[in-house]
Amino acid sequence: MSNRPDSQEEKLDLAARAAWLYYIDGKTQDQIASTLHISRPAAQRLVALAVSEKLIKFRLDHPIAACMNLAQALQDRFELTLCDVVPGDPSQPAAFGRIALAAGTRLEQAAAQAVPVVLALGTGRTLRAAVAEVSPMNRPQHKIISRVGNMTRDGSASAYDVVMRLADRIGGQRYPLPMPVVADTEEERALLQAQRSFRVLQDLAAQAKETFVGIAEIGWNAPMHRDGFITDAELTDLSERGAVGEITGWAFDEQGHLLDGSVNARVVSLPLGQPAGRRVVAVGNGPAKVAPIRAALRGGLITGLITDELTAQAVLAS
Amino acid sequence: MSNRPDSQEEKLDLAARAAWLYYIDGKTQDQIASTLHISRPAAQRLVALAVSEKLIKFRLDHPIAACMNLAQALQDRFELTLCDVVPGDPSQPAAFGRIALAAGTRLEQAAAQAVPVVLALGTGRTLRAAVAEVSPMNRPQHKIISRVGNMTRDGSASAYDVVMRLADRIGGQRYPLPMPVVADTEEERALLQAQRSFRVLQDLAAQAKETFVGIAEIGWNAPMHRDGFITDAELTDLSERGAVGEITGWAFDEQGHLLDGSVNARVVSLPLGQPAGRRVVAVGNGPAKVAPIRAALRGGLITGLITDELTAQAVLAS
DNA sequence: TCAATAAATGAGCAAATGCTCAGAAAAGTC
DNA sequence: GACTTTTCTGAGCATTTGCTCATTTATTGA
Repeated sequence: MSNRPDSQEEKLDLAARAAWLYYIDGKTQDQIASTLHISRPAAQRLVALAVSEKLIKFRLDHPIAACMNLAQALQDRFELTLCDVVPGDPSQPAAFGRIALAAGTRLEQAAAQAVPVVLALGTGRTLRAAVAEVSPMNRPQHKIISRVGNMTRDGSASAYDVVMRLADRIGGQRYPLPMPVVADTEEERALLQAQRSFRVLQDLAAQAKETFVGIAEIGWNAPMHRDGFITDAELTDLSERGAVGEITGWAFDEQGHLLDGSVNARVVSLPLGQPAGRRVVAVGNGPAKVAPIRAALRGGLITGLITDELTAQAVLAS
Repeated sequence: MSNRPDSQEEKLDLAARAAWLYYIDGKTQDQIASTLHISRPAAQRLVALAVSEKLIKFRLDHPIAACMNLAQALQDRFELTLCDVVPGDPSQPAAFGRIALAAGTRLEQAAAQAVPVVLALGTGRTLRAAVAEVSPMNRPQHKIISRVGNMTRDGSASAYDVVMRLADRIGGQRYPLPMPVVADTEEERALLQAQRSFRVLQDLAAQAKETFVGIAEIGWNAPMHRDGFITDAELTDLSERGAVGEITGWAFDEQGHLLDGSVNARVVSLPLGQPAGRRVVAVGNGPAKVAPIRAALRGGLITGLITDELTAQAVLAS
């Protein structure tokens, strides 16, 4: 058979045939080889060629598909080690329940291990809901620590502390941080951080392979402000200095850089920086979280993200 | 994690994720298993589920795709052992060259074998073109036989005899049938068929695993008539008896049943019926061939078909 | 025409995949 | 609540697949 000029085209024809037989007809490469009167490796090469030349396309007919694409895009762009994107329900834009379920699943997986692990947690409404999704189990070997204080300055406890709730479910050892989120003065912070209970947490945090934190915006009625951790004046100051979001109390700007001074100088929480191999997963969704998430990703403050489709889209559309 | 009512949906979600990771992201099932925190067999089942539930679709972006579908439909519907459908070029409806190439490829494959084979051939323009596509080779062990005479009643030889041409190319032993296609009388046929050369062909034909034949319509200016194998009167008679097509001279009706009597009583060609395991491949395309091909398929006169896209479509649209 | 280079080929092997089967968990039944 | 039936699960194995490498086969340039 003479085929000088269009040998390339003939090859693609054959590749298309092979791919059809393989993917659509479900034949094995051996069968294809004998059908097309070629060797088995040749059939394998043709199928591979059809895939690499995009002659054969894979299409996933499922809402998950878009989410998977977004998750991968986020993972690639920001070098994340974990990224879950849950489908955004058009009828209920804030897919709060699904986010919580996804985060709960990850928490559960982390807790399911037999070897003792240290789980570090932030606070917040989303994390609390996530913890509620974790199936009860018995893992007394685990340690559950809080990266952030759970008290307002007036001494009342935050309703969103999650350490105790998670420990209730999985039976681990409890290490809450019974301190205010923000101290009144830098001296008070130094005093608090010098306490034994804080030092213990600091040591444990160094062993934590996984951290789950909420992420929030900085603004009027944002969690930090609404829950009384910062005053109106402090909020104004943060905003003027360019703060767009906070994680466990640490405020950061658009580029994901932690602010020097201001409230950050008095935040009692454990430091944010993660040594290599530690994973910090932020959980959150909604229009208000877009800017904070984008900033945290930019600055490398987090290495994992659990969010919903709409939020993921908005974060990527920068 | 509680999931009583929508466990089915969750499973499909997971299957979709697994399929995405497998087909779109190119991960192995092992990687998927660890990503989704399930066992490797579970990942395999999920991928299989996504395929069987049609969550993941394979689409072949190539003209060949439609042809493969048609070929499979024909093969399924008529229990063919071979079916090639070549792309129909819209700008040149009668894809004669491609048909010839496809048939030539099959001929070449049949001839490429080292073990001696007997190849039985019909006649016709299409087959002649197919033979022209066969690469020269040296296979003196093969026997190439004609199933049909190559002479008109006035003694001139048909221009479309293909045995000699194929033998020229592949170097096989030649067994033409130097007789008229249709004898003048039944007695003459008996006489011709009693000759040694005919008996030899008959014996060889019984060994032929593969037969390639043309297929034609019955009508004014159809090959049988145009080339002078049958008279105007015989043509009229065949038409009146419901003949719609012929293979190696044997006329058959719409249902693919060979006509009793009429010209068939004087056809000298080797009988058409194939013992099991013998393959009779018809080669042909074009609007005129649609009815004959459909009939031959219905009646099981052929077990293989090489045609083009448009013809295949028309044949199936019955 | 011949050698030099590049491309294609198939054998053989390691990895990945599909599948069977026995046991475990879940669901239904009394 | 105990039992039966059904479904689910993962270990182990046979098949299939991807890939490397030595060899053959085209192609090019002198």
